Amino acid sequence: MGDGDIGGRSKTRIGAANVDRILDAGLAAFSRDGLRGARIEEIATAAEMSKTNLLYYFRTKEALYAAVLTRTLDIWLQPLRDLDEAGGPATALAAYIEAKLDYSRRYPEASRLFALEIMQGAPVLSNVLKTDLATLVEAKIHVLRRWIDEGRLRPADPHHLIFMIWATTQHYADFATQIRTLTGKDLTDDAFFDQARSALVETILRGALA
Amino acid sequence: MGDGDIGGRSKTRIGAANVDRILDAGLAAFSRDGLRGARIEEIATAAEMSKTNLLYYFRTKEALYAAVLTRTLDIWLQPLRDLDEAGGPATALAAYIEAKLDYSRRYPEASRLFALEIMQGAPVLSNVLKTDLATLVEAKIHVLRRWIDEGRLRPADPHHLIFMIWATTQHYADFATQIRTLTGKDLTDDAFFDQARSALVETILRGALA
DNA sequence: ACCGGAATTGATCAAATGGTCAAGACATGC
DNA sequence: GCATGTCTTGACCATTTGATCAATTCCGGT
Repeated sequence: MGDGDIGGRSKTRIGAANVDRILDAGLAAFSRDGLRGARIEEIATAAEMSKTNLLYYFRTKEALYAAVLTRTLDIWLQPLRDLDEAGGPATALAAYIEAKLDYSRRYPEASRLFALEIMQGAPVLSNVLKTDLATLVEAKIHVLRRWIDEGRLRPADPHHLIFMIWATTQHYADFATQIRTLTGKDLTDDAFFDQARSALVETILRGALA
Repeated sequence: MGDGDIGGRSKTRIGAANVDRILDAGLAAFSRDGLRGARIEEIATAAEMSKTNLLYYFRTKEALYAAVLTRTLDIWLQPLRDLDEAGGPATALAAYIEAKLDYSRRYPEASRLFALEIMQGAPVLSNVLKTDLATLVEAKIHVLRRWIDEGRLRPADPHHLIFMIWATTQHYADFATQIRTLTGKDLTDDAFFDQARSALVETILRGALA
């Protein structure tokens, strides 16, 4: 049962390094093909080791998949955790949008992995969503509601504002292929990133602030 | 090579009916598991026929996948085609947002299928994106630019406005699991649909109109 | 009733795939 | 230098999966 620790084994440096390479390769593979579509041997090859050796560190494909998701979960939640009510709605929302867009630029594979997992019905993350994410979102919703009561945000269920920020920022990572086809650019282009950032921040702030 | 016609065979009513059932089952499977993850036998079972019989209508899994994508492509593009410049930006954008959100409600599987295809790098749709979609988007971008020049829309690359509408509306279909976890509802709930619709329309219009 | 093409099926196959196992290489502390 | 536990590998296995084929049934027109 419980495979709590990431990469069950790995007592040595070399072992830890291998686990890292496996998780990186696993992220690339799972974010491309999903859980069912990804192939263990491909991941092993990408991690420059034999399939048998990979299976020494992770006994099953599911265990590896769960480990990859677990490793990227914290970093995925971080921007929302950082949403700070101190500076008021304009500052906080702008910072949140920028942080999420920056996440899409820096970790596009992680973004796609989460998207795939959710689209498959979140078989692995279901519990975490119901606890950690739900709790966190509830807390932030509370802040947004207060801003609404204070007349600083337009009245509307704050859930939709959060969904809007998630959707728009993650779109640049998840649909990068489509965006590249239509604009010839992606977030790795600094000018394009700035363009997207200011378009999102300005539009959403104008739309959401009272 | 070219399997132009959907469901190669099917000269009779019974054949056409079978092809329909296969395409429906294929949409469900591919939108859940992607091209690699989906299993022919599952699709056949869902379509209430033997695997062999399914392969009589579609010779390979890829041919079936392409057929499913092709069938849903038109309906996916329709809202954008319908974007009408006649009534001015406010009317046109509001109608477009509503049409796209309605699409997410009525065809969530189709939305997820396209999302998966794009996230996998659009192996099948790549050409269609570069031609049909690119042409259509270019035409609509032209309209948006004129509105900007006329001072009716805020100045910004219209691409980001289109992406924002795509992202936010499709999010309700593609991430329905997450939304259900956090709100307990989805677009099949009429009140929730209306809530989402008005939140999106109002926020985006306020944000984008001059 | 019958004929020809469409539809359907069960048997079968080769390749791919997740996973096991036993044996050996390697590193490291004593 | 040796003992112990970590790491690595190649051979092997059972199952799954996409696909083929020959044979049979079904259906519609005449």
